[in-house]
Amino acid sequence: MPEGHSIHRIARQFGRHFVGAPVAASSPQGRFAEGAALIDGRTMTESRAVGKQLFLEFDEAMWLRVHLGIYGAWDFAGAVATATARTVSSESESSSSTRSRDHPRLVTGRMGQTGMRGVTDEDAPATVVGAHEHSLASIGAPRRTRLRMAEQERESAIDDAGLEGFPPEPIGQVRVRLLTERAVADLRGPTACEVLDATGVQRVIDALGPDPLVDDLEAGEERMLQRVRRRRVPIGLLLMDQSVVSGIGNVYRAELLFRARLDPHALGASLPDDVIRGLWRDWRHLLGVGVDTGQMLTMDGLDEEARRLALRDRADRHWVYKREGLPCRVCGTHIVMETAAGRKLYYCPSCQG
DNA sequence: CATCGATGTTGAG
DNA sequence: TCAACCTCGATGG
Repeated sequence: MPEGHSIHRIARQFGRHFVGAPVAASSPQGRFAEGAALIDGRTMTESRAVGKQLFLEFDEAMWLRVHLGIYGAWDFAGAVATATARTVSSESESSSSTRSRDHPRLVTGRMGQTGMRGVTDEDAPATVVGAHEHSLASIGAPRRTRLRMAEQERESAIDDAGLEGFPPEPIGQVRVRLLTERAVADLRGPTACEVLDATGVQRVIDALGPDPLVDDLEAGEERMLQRVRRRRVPIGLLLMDQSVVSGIGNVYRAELLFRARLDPHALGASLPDDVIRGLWRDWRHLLGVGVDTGQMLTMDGLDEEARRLALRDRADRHWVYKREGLPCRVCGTHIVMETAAGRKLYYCPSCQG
């Protein structure tokens, strides 16, 4: 259930802990045995995210393309820093700890899938557990059952424990395991997982709309503008169309439209250029915050009290997403949910009328 | 224990 | 338009 921000964070994890290292690749589940054999033993040379697509390059221009789809997730373990990054600037009130960001720790963490549980993936601070245990630092959606935070930090335990008990046994259906001496990444439930050459990668990227963290901001804005302005398709659908703009999913779609006070049914062709440009810029902003914090923080701008109350329950932390029947935070009108192209679309019929 | 649904995408009809 | 893909936590009995 990852949207663009999660994939960029995953790409960063690979960049930090796998790129430059020889990787043992396997498919514990067996369903990707052939592809894993192609990768096995090669050194990872690059890690990139474009929209919701992840591209990992190995020696000799061999690329692994992964799309997590709706179920997919990466679990990291070993000497993997859990940290939040500082690539994108924002005033985000990151709840993630920055204390763990500089030094790799013995942890496990999940990136990608999310659940409605109280604890969300990416924002859980990493903690260090004993030699034979691992703590979870998730990004995406950690499995509650596997989330066992240490009661207290034990810095020294890292060195003492080393990587004893590493690597952990694969749990559940692991399509691909990428293993270095110090870190391991398990992929489960992807909608796409394939080995491509550089041409194949370019073909995929060419079909994608601009990504604010990949494309030049001005050029990306123009590209999105061109792809929206002539379409007689509701903007609510265009924002989800990865060939129009990359990385937006169902949550960001609903929230971006509310933040713009825009009717999801308005046709792309009916929108003033400024409105379309505004959507691109707000997406850039939200994506940056999301990558920085690992959370989909879409309610900046709320006054402090309202924000505190809203953020208390993590299941109800948005303007409109999943708030069907609840009063609009701005005008009190009941939030509406309707199905569009098989996905649930939430909006305020008054604010976004 | 069975069933549902989820921050996605593809492809059949 | 809708099922299929694929995984697993939440939900309900």
